[in-house]
Amino acid sequence: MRADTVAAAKKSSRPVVLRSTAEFARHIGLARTTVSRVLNQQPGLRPKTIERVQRALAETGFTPNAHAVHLKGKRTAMIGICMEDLATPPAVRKLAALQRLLRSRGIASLIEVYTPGVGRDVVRHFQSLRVEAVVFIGHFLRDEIEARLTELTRQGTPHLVIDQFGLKGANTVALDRAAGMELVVNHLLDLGHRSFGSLGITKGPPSRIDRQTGIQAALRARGLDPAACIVSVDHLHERSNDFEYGRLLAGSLVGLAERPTAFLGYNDEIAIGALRGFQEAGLRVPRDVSVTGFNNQEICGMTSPALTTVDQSIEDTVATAAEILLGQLGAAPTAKPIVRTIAPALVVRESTGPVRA
Amino acid sequence: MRADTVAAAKKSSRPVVLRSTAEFARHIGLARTTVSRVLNQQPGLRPKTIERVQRALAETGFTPNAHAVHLKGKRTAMIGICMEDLATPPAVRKLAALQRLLRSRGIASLIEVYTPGVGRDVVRHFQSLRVEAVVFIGHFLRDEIEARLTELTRQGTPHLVIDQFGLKGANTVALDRAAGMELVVNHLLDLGHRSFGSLGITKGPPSRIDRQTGIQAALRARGLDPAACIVSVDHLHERSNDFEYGRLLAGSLVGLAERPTAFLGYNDEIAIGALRGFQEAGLRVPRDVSVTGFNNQEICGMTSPALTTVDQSIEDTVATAAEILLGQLGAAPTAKPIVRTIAPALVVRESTGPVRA
DNA sequence: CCTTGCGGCGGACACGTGTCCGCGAGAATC
DNA sequence: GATTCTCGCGGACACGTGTCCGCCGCAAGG
Repeated sequence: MRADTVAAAKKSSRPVVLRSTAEFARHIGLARTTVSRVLNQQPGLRPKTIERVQRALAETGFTPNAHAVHLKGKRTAMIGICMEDLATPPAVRKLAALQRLLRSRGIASLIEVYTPGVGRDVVRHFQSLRVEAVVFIGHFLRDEIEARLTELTRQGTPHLVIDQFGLKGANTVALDRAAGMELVVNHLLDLGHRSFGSLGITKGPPSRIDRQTGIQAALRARGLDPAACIVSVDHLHERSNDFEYGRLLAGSLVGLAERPTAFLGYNDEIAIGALRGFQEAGLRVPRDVSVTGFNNQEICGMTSPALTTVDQSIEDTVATAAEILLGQLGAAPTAKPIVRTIAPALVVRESTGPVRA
Repeated sequence: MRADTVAAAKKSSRPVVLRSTAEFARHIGLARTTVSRVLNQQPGLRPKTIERVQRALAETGFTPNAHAVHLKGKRTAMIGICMEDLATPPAVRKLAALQRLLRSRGIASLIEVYTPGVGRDVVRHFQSLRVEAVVFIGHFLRDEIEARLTELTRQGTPHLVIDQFGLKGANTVALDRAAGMELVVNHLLDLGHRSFGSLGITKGPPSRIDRQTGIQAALRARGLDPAACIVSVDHLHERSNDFEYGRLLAGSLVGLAERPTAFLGYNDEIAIGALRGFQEAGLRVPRDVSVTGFNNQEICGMTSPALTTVDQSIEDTVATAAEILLGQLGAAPTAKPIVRTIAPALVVRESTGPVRA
């Protein structure tokens, strides 16, 4: 009987699909329990038997059902990652680095984009899969995200928010964006600039507020009035965070009666778009105007002129995030939320220069 | 008794973690089967009871264990996606689009980076989770990937390869890269160019071979000898696909005795890097040399000069991919592999111009 | 030949769920 | 008040696995 099944399987070029340890064991003529022992490295088996099972495992490609295994109490070794989107390069870089780090620890990543509205379903799905933690990367609607965090905490699932600062009760790792903008503004002040144009930094969500805070702090520290020296036409064009928005803004800023001498970009894309916009209008950077970005993406070194910007230190962020996450996995839930701040660094290139006399 | 547990839970600010339908049912004073019926929308229940369960569901955040559910035979509604890396923007865009499309069909995406060597484990893990299909995005080692596909087929798991063309027995969706390069070369030939410089297209893996095929076809069609009119110094610098490699190449190409008049970029990054490199050397684009990219990333419209490149039509690719995938899910395995080719489009901008007389 | 021990067999249970089915309490109907 | 109907209860089974445990065939040692 057993010999028959083996022979039959070997003859047919398309062997039977094996979907359970029982089927697999029958296929190779052993008991289910014996196979299970090999899979779980239990002692008391002949080396010959172990090797026999393992070869068959490799040949057939059989894999034990993870769902059943987890049901028996083994850890799922999965975490859920909620992304604001997959279109923001720095966020994707964080995702990539985090995924790699967790992978090396044997943890798989379930990745979903958290769209406002269906976000609840996404987190519920993670919960139902009994992930060991949920990570949020990016910026989300405050109320919505806090509701998700409450749900997670109630079910005892650890969480971590990367990038978004100031959420109540949230474990957080975020760049100190205010400090980043302080660096930028101080650099420009040192170059003699006293009037600044906004490239998408006014009003809006926390990621912009943080930047404003930094700008204002830097100006006040030198005795300047933020309201008086910042100009914004951000509202003139439909808001987005891409190149084109920056280009349009530059177009609108060029003709201003009291045109600022330096322009502060919300991110590198907008700044690069503005670079193009200013050049299209016949201005030269940094001779006529200075422009700064934020994030220090690779492209910043390749534009003409190369872009002065703020580096995020993604490695630090992700390393810190992983440390927090791994620390939470086995342990009991922490009472106080863990909050870590990452220090930014100014990268001076060619797009900023002294004010022309 | 039952009233007690409810009251106790309501009193303590940290309610008990509910990890099974049984616990949840006890918590709200109902039978497990009743809760199960609500969850699975079975008839024969009073609206009042249904509402009572659903409110408790929302309040406690309880979620039935997906592993147990799948074990009972319900579909997992998950697919596995293997990425070559998360650093190639067009690949990430495909990932994002595909993930979104599948999400809207109720299918979750498990995403892993397939590093050569540990790739086997990744696919095995997908298999053990009984994903409904496995997708590969990017270019992989031929032998390794074909081994993975064989394993998948043997276990009856549908697959799809996006981007990599010509794998034996593989369901494939890929851009016709050869056709893309033909468009580029024809465009340059029309502008009078007869000598071409390689920016990272010589030798190497399939993604480069495809491009070479297209270039050679275009040249031969006009009676030119590819070997005679293509110059390459690709080997002079350590290979990578980023801006810096392009910049270095340009630096080495500038001083050539018989410097070509047009340069063909493997991708946009290398082309943009070359743009910068040529400009640093004092050349003007496109007056002195023409440069082309590949992929049509957003940045191409913002460089100075804006980059002539080939558009991938990612929407087409992903739509086709989703169509194939969704078609495979319920159905029986197809005998013949499905192969679809996506047509590229030339996008002419400012980085290409007529040869100077 | 009998004893001993090794190593594989196979039955049993639990994990959390969906589903079926018989039961019974309470309400509605006559 | 007796009958019928409604609807929730709770026992049972199966899904695939890990683990425990008693059993037994077989070979080695006395």
